Amino acid sequence: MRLVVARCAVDYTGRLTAHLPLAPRLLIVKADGSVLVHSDGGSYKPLNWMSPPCRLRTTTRTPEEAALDEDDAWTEQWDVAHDKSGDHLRVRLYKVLEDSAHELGVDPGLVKDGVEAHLQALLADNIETLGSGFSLVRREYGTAIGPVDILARDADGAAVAIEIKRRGEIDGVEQLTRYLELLNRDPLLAPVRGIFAAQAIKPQARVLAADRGISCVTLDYDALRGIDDADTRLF
Amino acid sequence: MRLVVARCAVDYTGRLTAHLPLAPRLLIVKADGSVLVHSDGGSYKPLNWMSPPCRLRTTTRTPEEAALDEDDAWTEQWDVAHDKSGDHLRVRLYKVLEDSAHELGVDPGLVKDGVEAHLQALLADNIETLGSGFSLVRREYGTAIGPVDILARDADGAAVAIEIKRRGEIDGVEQLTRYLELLNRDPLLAPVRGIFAAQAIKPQARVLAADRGISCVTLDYDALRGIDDADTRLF
DNA sequence: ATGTTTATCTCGATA
DNA sequence: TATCGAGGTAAACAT
Repeated sequence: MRLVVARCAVDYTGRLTAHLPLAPRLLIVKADGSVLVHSDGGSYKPLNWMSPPCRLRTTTRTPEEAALDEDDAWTEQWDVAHDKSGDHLRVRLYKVLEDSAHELGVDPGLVKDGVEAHLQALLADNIETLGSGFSLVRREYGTAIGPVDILARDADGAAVAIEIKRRGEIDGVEQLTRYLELLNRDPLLAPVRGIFAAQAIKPQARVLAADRGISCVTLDYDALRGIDDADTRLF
Repeated sequence: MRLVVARCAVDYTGRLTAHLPLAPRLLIVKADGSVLVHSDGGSYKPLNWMSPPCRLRTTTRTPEEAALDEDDAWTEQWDVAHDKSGDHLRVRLYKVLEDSAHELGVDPGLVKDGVEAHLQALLADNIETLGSGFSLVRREYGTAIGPVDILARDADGAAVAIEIKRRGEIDGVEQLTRYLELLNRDPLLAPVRGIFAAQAIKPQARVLAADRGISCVTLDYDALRGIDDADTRLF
């Protein structure tokens, strides 16, 4: 990993064209050749970047050579090309404030907990939170267009398809609608009703769900985990 | 901006919990207090981070103090807390390989070109590229569930709703379908047909569009811009 | 390799 | 301030 702090100007051409005027910034060149251009603010997104796989070609000029080019006195130029897409990033360095390099090796990686997969597992384990008498048929119930998160049966034995999202938005309702359409063609299952379950559901998604006859349920991750932990402790 | 390269371990609790085991990484502290943890690969997104607004509290131990804590001999600990959400990031530094700081100032910002809004403007200006006799009714034609990109009329005076995407995917077809359903309830407009226009349209989106009776048109950004420039030059 | 879905999404526009 | 839609979405996961 090479770290450069420098006054620089950046041009990107690819799916769009973008330009960063001359200013001091942090430039990171990673081991795979990818490049990040960061300012001293904003959030984790770089101002500009090139993703791997890509090739970095460096052109250098002496200060004397640069001085001859009065209008554009850069001393170093990086041309980073993405092999497949043809995207191109050009960084021109004007004044280098720092330039260092380190060998970091491959990272052992991140351990995560609390994402949608966990929500699904928790809800499957505690399916009766959706209504008394609910029973799990199976998680990831396959259909021709992909698996439904959970298929269950309610107290009356009627099939219920459940779509789980961390954030309930309109797309999720559309997705569940497509699943329901397919599932209801199966005479062994029909009629199948839908439940849209999420930690938070946007108003537009609620309206669309209501229009499609789909119920909405708000999930409380911590409460579900609490129930689950309590269950586990019983054994 | 402070740059630290160090062997470190990271823990995050917030919308999820995550842990990074001990390994050498790049740590960036920006002027607004935000923190990024980067590995030497897998670009763009940090392994872990804290977005502003947040507060950074640093605890340091002398090497002697650290040595006394045999199991966990960190010399410096960062506690980064997000004020609103209660998210918390803890970084423990074990061996610092580099530690530098720079004043970069506020970035002048990115100049972009070629996004969807531009495509929409270009197509509105050159609506006849969709068919001879086409005329623009208006851009961003409002409906109860949001504005349609373009409403036009064809040579026969029939209404046409146009959805524009940079990349034509299944979501865009769903969106246009919803608009068409609503627009066709308006007796002053009905029947309204749909055109799905994008720089590239995925096969699945094409299939769905065909199934819904929606035409697909591939847009050539450079050609449209060429036409537009030519038009402009005529005046 | 390709398609699909998620995301501590980020970011900007808008009501 | 909240909400909504787009993104050079990126990245993970399944096919």
